[in-house]
Amino acid sequence: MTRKRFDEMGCSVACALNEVGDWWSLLVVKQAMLGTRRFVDFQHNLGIAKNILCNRLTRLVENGVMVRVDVGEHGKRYEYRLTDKGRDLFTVVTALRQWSERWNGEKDSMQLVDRQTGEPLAPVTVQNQQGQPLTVRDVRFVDEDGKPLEEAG
Amino acid sequence: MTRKRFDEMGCSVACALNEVGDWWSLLVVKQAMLGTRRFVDFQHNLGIAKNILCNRLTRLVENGVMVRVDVGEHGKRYEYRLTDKGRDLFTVVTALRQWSERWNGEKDSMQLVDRQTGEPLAPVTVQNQQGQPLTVRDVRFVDEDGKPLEEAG
DNA sequence: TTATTTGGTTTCGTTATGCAACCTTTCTGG
DNA sequence: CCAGAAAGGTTGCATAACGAAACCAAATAA
Repeated sequence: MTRKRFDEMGCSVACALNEVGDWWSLLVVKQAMLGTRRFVDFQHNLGIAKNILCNRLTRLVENGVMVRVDVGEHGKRYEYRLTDKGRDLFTVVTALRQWSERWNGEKDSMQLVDRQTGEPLAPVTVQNQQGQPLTVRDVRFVDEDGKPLEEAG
Repeated sequence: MTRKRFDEMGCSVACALNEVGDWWSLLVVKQAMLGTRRFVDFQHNLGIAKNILCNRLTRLVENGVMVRVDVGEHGKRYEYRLTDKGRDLFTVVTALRQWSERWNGEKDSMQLVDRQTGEPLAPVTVQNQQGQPLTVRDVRFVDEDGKPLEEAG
């Protein structure tokens, strides 16, 4: 009995979770955003078992989130770097971080600031075309024809 | 050997993943945002096994993401509803959905639109205080004293 | 030459997941 | 009243994923 495949559910969220929805993948991506590139550094910074890390990196590379670069120097042979697709997860990781800080308190000594101004970031929000923030109650779920979905069938 | 605990890593992202980082939790939350409230509806809409669903709902309630409400009518006895904390995951779910659509194409026939205007939502972005979008390269990671973190130790 | 670092793979025990069967309480139809 | 049926679970079992530690191969450093 293999794990349920999420990429065949006809749901974008499910499809995303199929790629980065396990316990470790987003943490590896987050660590890569902090600048980590080498296998051993991921291992030490995250405290992850080597076989699991190996598996995750391989899957992230397969899914186009990271690339494995051969750097033939000093016995460091490979680097794992984020692709554009991987860097684009910045929004997701930041939203997750802020959510956790709002509801569970700051667990990090680390802060993110605008490199230009040094100011902390604004909270990530869903916005309409005019830039006004929207909650889940301010949106409607419609099908391709614009008809509202009958909810919770 | 129990699963690695993420809430003791001193990382907000890890802490968030500890609550909603497994394969199913965010899908349950997303489904709740679509209006699903009853056990059987989650089961049918998600195609999840009953014991897993039971486990996930219990954990989501324990973590304050959902509440179990006793509605004593028609043999439907309970409803599972999002709390404010759960609704606040809208940003995360939407960012994840948009990321998947950008990089894997539309897997959903469903669209989200502004309830007021009927227009599709803007892409979720990380922004600075002035509302300008920032990529991961536009930010710096600093400790509590504002000193830049030496990356990838 | 020996030791060390890097990046793995293997082994093995534990945990999680998926499916099906069963259980209990509350309706509903006759 | 009695036989179903639905809601919301629980249990058992088989398979898959995970975690820790041991082992391994290539390259480098001492």
